Amino acid sequence: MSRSNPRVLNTLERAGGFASAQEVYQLMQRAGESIGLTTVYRSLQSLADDKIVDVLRRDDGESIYRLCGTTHHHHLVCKSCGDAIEIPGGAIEKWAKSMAEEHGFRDVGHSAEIYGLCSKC
Amino acid sequence: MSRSNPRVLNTLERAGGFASAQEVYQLMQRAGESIGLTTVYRSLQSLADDKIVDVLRRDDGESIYRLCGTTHHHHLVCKSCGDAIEIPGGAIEKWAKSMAEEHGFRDVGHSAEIYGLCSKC
DNA sequence: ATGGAAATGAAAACCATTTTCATTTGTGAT
DNA sequence: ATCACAAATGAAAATGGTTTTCATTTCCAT
Repeated sequence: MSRSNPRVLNTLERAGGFASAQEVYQLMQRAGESIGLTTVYRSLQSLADDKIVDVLRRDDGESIYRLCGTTHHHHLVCKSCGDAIEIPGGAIEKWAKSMAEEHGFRDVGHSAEIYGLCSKC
Repeated sequence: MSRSNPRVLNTLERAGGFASAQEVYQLMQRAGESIGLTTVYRSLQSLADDKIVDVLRRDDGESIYRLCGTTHHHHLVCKSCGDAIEIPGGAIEKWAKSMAEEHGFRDVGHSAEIYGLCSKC
């Protein structure tokens, strides 16, 4: 039934947040695991079909995947050096919830990112 | 300055909602207007750069464009039908600002999106 | 061991988007 | 009007993430 390779799920867990198929593939390669890109795509899609992972699109068009129910954080990203700091969502959680309720949305999640120039750049 | 072909903006207006570059191109072809797909892409991108249109991604990966209001806002997007509602940022603005300050970031912007299932889906 | 189903992955196909570059069009100066 | 130069255009090629194909390998029940 499950067409998903357990090592893909495992890698996504280790990634700890959103990761694209290409990123998962590279993580596994670096970890010395032998797997094909095709299998990574198929596994992630299967996990998404089974509602085990969330799927979103990044602005550049890449699909990114995240385990459902993972407590998530957000990122403060430097536009120049690419450094990313994990930050708590704070008031966003409540904002997202109330906005969703107001418009009759259910089963909601959200993404948020702050970008700018870090102190070193 | 404006690299956008006015007929593209005009077509997007006539479309009355979201339309992809390919759709805008086809609309113009059917209307007997002579234009290249490249120019459609360039015009839409220019309009997006100038914040005249909103850009979102459909689930199939195509970018879709829509004329937007001038006020800063975020989106509540239906994962199923792709319907997108403009919503005010609320507490996010302050959150982004304080997080950035706390970590010494400057020249900051942010993106935020809520996704879920709308009442119709 | 044996046969069939499922999983795998390398390579090719797909397709929206971007880039290249030669050509056309617009504009301002003379 | 003519010339020169910049901007706009679009056909074709390149790009890159994703999907499909298909031959091969792995599993599993008999």
